[in-house]
Amino acid sequence: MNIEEVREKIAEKGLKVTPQRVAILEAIYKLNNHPTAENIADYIKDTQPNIAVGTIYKVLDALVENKLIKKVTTEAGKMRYDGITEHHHHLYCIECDLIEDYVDEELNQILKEYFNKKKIDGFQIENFVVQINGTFDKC
Amino acid sequence: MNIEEVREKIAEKGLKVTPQRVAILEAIYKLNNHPTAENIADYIKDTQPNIAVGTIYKVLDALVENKLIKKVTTEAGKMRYDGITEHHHHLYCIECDLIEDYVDEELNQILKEYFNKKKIDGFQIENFVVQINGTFDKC
DNA sequence: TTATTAAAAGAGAATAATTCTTATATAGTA
DNA sequence: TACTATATAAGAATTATTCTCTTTTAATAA
Repeated sequence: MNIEEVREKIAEKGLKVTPQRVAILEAIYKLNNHPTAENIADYIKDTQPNIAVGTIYKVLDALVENKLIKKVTTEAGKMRYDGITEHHHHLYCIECDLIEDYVDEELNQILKEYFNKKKIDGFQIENFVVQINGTFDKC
Repeated sequence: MNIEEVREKIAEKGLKVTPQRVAILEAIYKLNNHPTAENIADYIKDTQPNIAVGTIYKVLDALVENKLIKKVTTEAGKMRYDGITEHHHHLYCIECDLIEDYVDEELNQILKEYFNKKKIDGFQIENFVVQINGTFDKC
């Protein structure tokens, strides 16, 4: 994913392509580790030394709104962001703050089938994510 | 679930049974709607008019630590709490802040089987929760 | 290329949720 | 009943995030 592709993704959504937006979206792709707003600020501080924190939050909101990224909730109380837009799940480490992506089409299928069969009364499912908690061997 | 049972649940964990802890845990059971710390404060304000907010947070931490309740993460940025300790999942409303429990043993089984078969390299699963996003008809 | 303008960014104060610190109070126990 | 570890109250402090207002800029059209 090069800069031109990042610019295009932003433009495709009808958003103005600003250096701040490009830097933030690129940071999320490059970091690839569900960064917080602060992680992103650190990562881009060389190319965007004057960016305001409010801008970071506003850009993140705009990217989420336009489905270029997703929010990842945590028990630690800070929001994290995910640049993978395909349907996937998350491995949460109980020991540390690591969150890894878990992409498996079989799991998606199993759940899709289950929810197709088992209608939930009074509730229309939009999507679902499995939060898988445990420990990484490396942690 | 009466007060005596609530007291016992707390005592069983080796925690001191204080009026604040009893009131908070009872509030979570009674509200039964994944309340925030603030919701709990409102609910108990008649019986515990002088409780400090710090106490509410410390009690909640102690209850989570002792597995009497669970944290429920949300995109809204405030933590919510769940008094159901059996394995279950959550329906999140996209339109409002409603979160309902989704208890279904079949789903637990399907996922347990899937994860038994499909080992995840370098990761030991402790538990998993499905976050089901969508809209309630009533919303 | 330049002018126009709506949208975006900067600055920093404000807010909201949560945590921390310290003094006081109390539940459980001897 | 007294003792002590633990819990609570009070309120300041911290942290993440949002808001307000001013300035700047990307996209567009003349």
